[in-house]
Amino acid sequence: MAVKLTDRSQKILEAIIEEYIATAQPVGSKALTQNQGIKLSPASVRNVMAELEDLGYLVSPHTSAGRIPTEKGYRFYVDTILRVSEMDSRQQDRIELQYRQQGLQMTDMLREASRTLSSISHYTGLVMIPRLKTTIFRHIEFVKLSPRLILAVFVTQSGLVQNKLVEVDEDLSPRELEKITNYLNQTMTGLSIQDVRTRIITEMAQEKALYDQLMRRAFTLSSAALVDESNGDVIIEGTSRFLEQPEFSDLDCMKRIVQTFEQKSALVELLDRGLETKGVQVIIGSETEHTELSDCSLITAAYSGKRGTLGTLGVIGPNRMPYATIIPIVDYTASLISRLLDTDND
Amino acid sequence: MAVKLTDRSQKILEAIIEEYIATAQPVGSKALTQNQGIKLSPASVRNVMAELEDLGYLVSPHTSAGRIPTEKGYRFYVDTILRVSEMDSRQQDRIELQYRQQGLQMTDMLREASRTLSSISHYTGLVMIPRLKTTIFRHIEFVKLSPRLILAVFVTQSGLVQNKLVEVDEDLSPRELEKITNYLNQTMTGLSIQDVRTRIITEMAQEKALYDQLMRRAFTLSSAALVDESNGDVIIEGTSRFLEQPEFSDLDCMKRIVQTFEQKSALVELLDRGLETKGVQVIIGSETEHTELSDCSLITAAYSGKRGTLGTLGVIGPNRMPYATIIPIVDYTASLISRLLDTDND
DNA sequence: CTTAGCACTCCTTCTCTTTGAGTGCCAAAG
DNA sequence: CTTTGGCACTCAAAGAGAAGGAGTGCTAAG
Repeated sequence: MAVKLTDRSQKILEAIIEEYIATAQPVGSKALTQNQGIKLSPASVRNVMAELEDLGYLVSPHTSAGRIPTEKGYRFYVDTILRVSEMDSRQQDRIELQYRQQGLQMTDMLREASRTLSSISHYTGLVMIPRLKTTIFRHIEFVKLSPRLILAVFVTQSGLVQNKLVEVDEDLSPRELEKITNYLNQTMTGLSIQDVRTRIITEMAQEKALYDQLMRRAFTLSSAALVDESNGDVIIEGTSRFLEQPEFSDLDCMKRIVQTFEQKSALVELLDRGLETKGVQVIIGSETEHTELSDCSLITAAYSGKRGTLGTLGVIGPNRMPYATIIPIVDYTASLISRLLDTDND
Repeated sequence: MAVKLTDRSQKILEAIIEEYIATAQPVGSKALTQNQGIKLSPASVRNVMAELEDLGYLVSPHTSAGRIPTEKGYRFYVDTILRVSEMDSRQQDRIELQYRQQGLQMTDMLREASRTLSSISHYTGLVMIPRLKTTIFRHIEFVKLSPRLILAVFVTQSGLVQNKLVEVDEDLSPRELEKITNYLNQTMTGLSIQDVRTRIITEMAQEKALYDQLMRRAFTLSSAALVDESNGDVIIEGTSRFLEQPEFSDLDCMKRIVQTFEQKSALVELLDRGLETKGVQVIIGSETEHTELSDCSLITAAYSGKRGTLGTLGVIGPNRMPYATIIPIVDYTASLISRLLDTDND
């Protein structure tokens, strides 16, 4: 896919896309010439537009309407034309203030992030909660609720708290529990959950553990407590923003999208994609590979804690999104969250 | 508002409402006579309908349309005409099975309840999470995360787990923390959070506490941990169901409703109303006293744990809801949840 | 290469008409 | 006194043109 567009063609494509983003109406040649820095006649613009249509960057809904960008058009715009600016520093401060006032709980902060993303972008905010396995073990505590029922409370380095009820076969004395707790906290702190789990498995395989009943129990209990059944959860805020978009005025289409949101699995999959990428990622339309979301675009970025990536966050909206303003918002939010997770809870 | 409707009028009102619930179309006299057990001519039915309109139970959108029920009509229908049946026992079993397979965590169960309510009613499910203060203290645990930061984990009798980060002024040793934990668990178990809090206040007022530093710290810590900032949270499942209702095909109206859902406060208020009521409560249209919800009805019921009411759950949909089928669903779900909360976690 | 001109397309909007469901009322029948 | 058939009336919804207009592609001249 060669990039062989003349400067002028790019300018015009840019203008069309930006006009369409602003108005949601097909853009005609006349509108373009009147608007801005394009000093050409409508006829010349038409020639270029026809060319851009041949190349697949534009389509016209019908002969007597203007042109609208295709996915390929958006993609080219995002990849090649768009120069993202930094965010206004006053706005940065305003956002940061939002979080500073908040409490310290990580999930609350992530929820706030999703809400803020939605409210300043005017689209729908998404935040993926960190997967257990990618986080760092910090502390575990067992609370005996009844002879057979133990509550495991597990805290990650970044401050995520996870509760888990574990049913056990044998009645454990408070003393035993305490020993187990101490042992685990001493040996496992600082490891990633991934590592903790492999370690548990290897240690259990060694004979020594098999003979030490207490150890065996410790491992059984902790491995039960650390099973990551969350499977990725997403905080979605501002679903109602979707109802504001003219492209989703079709109720049926709208319904499918909202249902997809409710199931979350598609969103988890999409946010997962951004986990290993650095910087902001843009997924446009059918790139989502979910038919229900084929008219939606996502702008995502990964956020990280002390050690490595924790999750991703972003904004979802129609293809026709003001990428130029939202990309910096997502970018800034991700780095802000990372910073806050880094400094908190030492 | 005297109930002076003849038997025949009631029958006709019932038929109209049920027809309207089924079709979402204004009901005409002809449709009624053809349909069911009404053996009258259209003309007679018209007379009765005019009478019902005078009484305020029906309105017609315009002269040449049929009639639709007013809120007063629904109210009368629900209060006087409707005889709710028990739920099909096979369906009961099917529902119960859903929960049995689930894990033990209370919030998971409540989420499942909301989801199930939505999927079997085909409307939107609501479940209010228990307020802390109405629940019974069972166990508290403190985990020291850093010198100044303590994680309080707090378990209620019904199995609700609450985490709270508390910042403290003074560095507490693990030994002190343990003492505090033991003290609190011994003295407070079995009391309601409400009682625990008043107790803390009175004890702190007594001199003895003032001189015992440890005690003072225990009280400070626990009172910080037990502050109920949750302010009532609602689990909403199946928002997309609203998009299926023809009465909300107006996007603007739809948007307002979804926004109201997102804010949750209105729903909390409405669910709160059902806290002290026994059995199923029906709130119709403007009875919600929220203009955005003036075309919505709620069917709610309280659920309870070992000791007293914990919260409410229910279904929200358009006024035109099949009350006859949903009321038993809500009723059964509430009692099922109560039963499960009673037997679990002893 | 650019641009003015022009014929052509076809969506959108408006008005006007038609259609039909449903009503209210009256007078006759039960 | 209640019930019913008949009938004129109302009014939303649906359809059919007709007019308007935005936008295009093409051609030929600058």
